[in-house]
Amino acid sequence: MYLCRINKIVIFVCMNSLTEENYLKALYALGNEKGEVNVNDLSRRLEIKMPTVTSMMKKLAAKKLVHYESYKPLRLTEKGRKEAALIIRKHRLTEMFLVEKMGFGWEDVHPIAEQVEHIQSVPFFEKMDQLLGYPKVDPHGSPIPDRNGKVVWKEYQKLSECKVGETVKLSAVINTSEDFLRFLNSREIHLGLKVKIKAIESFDRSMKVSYAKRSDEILSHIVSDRLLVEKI
Amino acid sequence: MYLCRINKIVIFVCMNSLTEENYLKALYALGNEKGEVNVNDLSRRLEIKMPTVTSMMKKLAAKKLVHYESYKPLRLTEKGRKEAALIIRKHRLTEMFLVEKMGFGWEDVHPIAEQVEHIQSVPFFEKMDQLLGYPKVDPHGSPIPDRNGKVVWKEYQKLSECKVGETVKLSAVINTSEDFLRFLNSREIHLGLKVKIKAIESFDRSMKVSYAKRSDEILSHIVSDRLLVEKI
DNA sequence: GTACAAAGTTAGAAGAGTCAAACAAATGTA
DNA sequence: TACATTTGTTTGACTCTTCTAACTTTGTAC
Ligand SMILES: [Mn+2]
Ligand SMILES: [Mn+2]
Ligand SMILES: [Mn+2]
Ligand SMILES: [Mn+2]
Repeated sequence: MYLCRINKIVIFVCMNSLTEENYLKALYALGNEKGEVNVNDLSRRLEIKMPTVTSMMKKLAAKKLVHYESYKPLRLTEKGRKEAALIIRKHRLTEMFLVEKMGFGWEDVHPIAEQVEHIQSVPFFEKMDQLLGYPKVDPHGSPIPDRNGKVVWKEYQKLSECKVGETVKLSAVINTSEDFLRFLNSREIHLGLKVKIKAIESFDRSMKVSYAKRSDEILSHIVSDRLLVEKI
Repeated sequence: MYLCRINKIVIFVCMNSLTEENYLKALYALGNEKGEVNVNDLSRRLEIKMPTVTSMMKKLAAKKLVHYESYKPLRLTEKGRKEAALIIRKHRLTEMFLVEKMGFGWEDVHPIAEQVEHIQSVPFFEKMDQLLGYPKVDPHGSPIPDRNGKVVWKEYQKLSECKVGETVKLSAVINTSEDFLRFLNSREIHLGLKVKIKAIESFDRSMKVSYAKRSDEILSHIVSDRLLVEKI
């Protein structure tokens, strides 16, 4: 909470700290991943011990960002959800900027965006957005929340759930670990790719697919289950 | 101080905190501006009270970044000077990137760079440097330290010290306050501009100059004393 | 329905960074 | 040289974020 003087008008501005921002973001992400979020989940995700998480939840509750009741699951308030979404907006715009305008690979941008997302500057991110042509998704296919924190999730399907004979477009990846993305790079798999499913091995659910100049590539179920596609 | 594991090799990495980085940078800048730096100078520059500065100096001395003796002027060690220069390198590369690649005005970039300079990512700043074509100076004409923290100051002269009849090239601004830069914008004065000195009023040392499509512009001594030029 | 394990909270402590109050050294002036 | 002012340090306190240890609640297995 600090004083901000603009032309003799004094307003109280309450910026969340970098630490608070990371809790909000984790809370938001876990909520999307598994519905109910417990102190324990958050503790494991942030690699911060449970007592610390409990005390931060009380603090965020005092700031009306979290609904907190002892021994109950954690829930973001509307305000908390919006603030989290706006940080994620900055994260994803940054990742897009790093890939599209600076030439980074999609496997390298996350750790940088994890830091840049905390920069406090409206024009900085507005400019990124504008230079990128107001993108709807980040380099991994995740939606970029709008200026009001609204998110539109397109209805994707897992590649693993598609049937033999279908041709689909790769639209997003579920797992964004550096290792997985490097694996996809090694197979020349990238977003927008058109993939034809030629066969499914019922024994291990591995898929024979063809795309671009590659025919008869084998993708394990582990892989096809992490790829989101659209019918075309 | 934290552990960094790279392929089973464990190394101790000691990153300076954002706070420590800001002290180092201020120490470096004040040293260039006025030679000897006292606790008081640093305290005023950072808007942090003297006792806090004293204790931080002891901490930085323990990290071998500052030579500290009670009641003596503060001096950066070679290590401290290098670390400071590398932060300033990141600051100035960022300002250049914001102006050249993102379309910001030179008057708007400082507060953003003040935050971005603390990002920990070698490839991020390497990429900026590369995309900018390895610039030697920032948007205000200040030199960008090299990867080793070496700085080359070109020999500039104040416009206020030039003589009637000379034609010079504007190469840097001493004061980089938003107000001053906006003033220069309003007169269409920017780096690289060729300026001819047509007359100097001995009474108030104001200068009559001409440049671009403007002839007989009057620049007060306050202004001409803040502009650095090269003979051409 | 008790007993145990897992999850969650409370209490107490620590380091980082900050401050105000009080004290001490250095410096400038009469 | 003596006094006043400025500069610098010490001390103790406070907030923020984190931890460990000890305790409590909840849910599950028998
Ligand atoms: Mn990411
Ligand atoms: Mn982050
Ligand atoms: Mn600057
Ligand atoms: Mn800074």
